[in-house]
Amino acid sequence: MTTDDASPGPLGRYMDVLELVAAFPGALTLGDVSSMLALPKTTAHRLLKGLVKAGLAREAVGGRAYDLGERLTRLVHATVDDDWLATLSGPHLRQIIEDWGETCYLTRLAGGRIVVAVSQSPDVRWRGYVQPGIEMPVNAAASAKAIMAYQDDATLAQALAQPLPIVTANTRNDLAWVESELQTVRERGYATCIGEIDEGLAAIAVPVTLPDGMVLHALAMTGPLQRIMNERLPERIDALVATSAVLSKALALGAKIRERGTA
Amino acid sequence: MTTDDASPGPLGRYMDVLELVAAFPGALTLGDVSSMLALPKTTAHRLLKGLVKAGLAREAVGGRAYDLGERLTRLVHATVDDDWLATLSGPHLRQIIEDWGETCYLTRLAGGRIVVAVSQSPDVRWRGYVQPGIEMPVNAAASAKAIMAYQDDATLAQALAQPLPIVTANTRNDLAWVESELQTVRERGYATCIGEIDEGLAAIAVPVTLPDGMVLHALAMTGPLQRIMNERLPERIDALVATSAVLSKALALGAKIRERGTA
DNA sequence: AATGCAATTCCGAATTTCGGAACAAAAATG
DNA sequence: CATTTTTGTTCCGAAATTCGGAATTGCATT
Repeated sequence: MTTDDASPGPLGRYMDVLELVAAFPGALTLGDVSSMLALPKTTAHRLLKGLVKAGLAREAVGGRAYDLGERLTRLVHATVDDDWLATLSGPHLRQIIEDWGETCYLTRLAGGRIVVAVSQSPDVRWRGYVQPGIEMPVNAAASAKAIMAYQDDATLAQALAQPLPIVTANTRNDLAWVESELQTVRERGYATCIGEIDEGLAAIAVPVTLPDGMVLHALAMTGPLQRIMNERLPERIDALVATSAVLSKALALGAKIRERGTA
Repeated sequence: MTTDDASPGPLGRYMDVLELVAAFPGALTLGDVSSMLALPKTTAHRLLKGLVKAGLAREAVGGRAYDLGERLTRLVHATVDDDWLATLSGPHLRQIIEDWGETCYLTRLAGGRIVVAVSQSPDVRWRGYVQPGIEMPVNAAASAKAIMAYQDDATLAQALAQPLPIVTANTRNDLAWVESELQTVRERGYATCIGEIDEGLAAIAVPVTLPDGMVLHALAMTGPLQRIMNERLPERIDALVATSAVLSKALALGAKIRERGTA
């Protein structure tokens, strides 16, 4: 039994400091950390230096402040967000934004979870921005449904074995419902998320079927419910499907080139 | 003397493990770590769990392996968002939880209404969790009273002009009573909510007085009535007051740094 | 120079980590 | 299905580290 041990653990305070550095990159001094976290200057100093030595933070150019370390970005890069994927799909995503003015993103199956790989938003300040790297719940997100609908039983079972979160009043997490939802996706070719993650926000997604028939990615568009699900929905779906087909070839090629490179 | 101190620092071994996890995401077991780094199983176990607790790693879906945690990617992609309020107050709220084991949250005055800005719960049982963004009724919530007690007449009049909801048998919405309640807050320095929002649930709250004397935030603790209002109430208040003082400085500082940030 | 503020070093007390050994839980095997 | 083997977890005393107050150094500004 996993105890309800809520203790922050040995890294807790390091993480607090790191969060702070991430929140004010390049502008946070030792004194600031000390004040904000109510730590003695000595302690703040030690924690900060520890982070620097670990490569998670580094001293900013001016010298009197800190920002995130090289190692941190490298670690993330190593797995989640393959650069070439972003490079490849970026132009296509941007085209959709150009045409439709909505946030859109590409998700991918990684280790039994669905994570956002590339994301583009029409306006930088729009709060519906989808952060690359975050995980999408299998029972709610359109992009997750679009991928999961085309997995074999083993993969699906594994994904559904984890606890499925309830996020809004519209979220469902009973297996029967999820299965039927996936069946619907298979029948009509696209997935939806209607206020199941954010009240008032909707998303639509189509699978990206690779040339060999596998589905490892989904292409999604999100925005306010009324706007996304209006009478132009069929057009939107068509646009996503068309782009998905292009991406399919591009991704397959990219993977092949990449393999050849590292071999 | 650019101390080329090559000592790995306190985080060194944690980082070694993290690198390994990043190299084989979703496929690295405890035993692997132990073997590869030549660490005793016990030590590998402790390090791994420490990373998990810090959110840098997590157990993979299958359960018998580890991969990178979401917090990592979130840190890297932390745009200059406005969740610096959460970043700043998070550790302090968590400290209260650690000490008292009750849900606590920070509310804020926004457009004449009181809304929940940051919320932390002792564990992930969803009951008792306070959703950020929801509004707190001025005539019932402790956190709302704590803020409203220190507003000028115009702001107060505006807030009391809206319809004041009756939610439980204990809710009062006559203006005279609300005024007297606010007077009480001013006299003793804290506000209460005794079953006025949920039958059997109570909350206590103190204002966060910014260095310039303004009150825009309140710090609150909530839980079962019997537990919150028991003989240790004075201690709880003291804890909230102390944290409130710290938050006051931290919030002011945060605003200042943010200004200087991208300049 | 002189002053004020931020960053750093020093160091004893206190807490934590450390890892061997025992224990529990799964897989693998017969 | 019983047994063995492997893998993950808990316990606990010894050892090492962190902790943070006080004093010191470094760096701007006047």
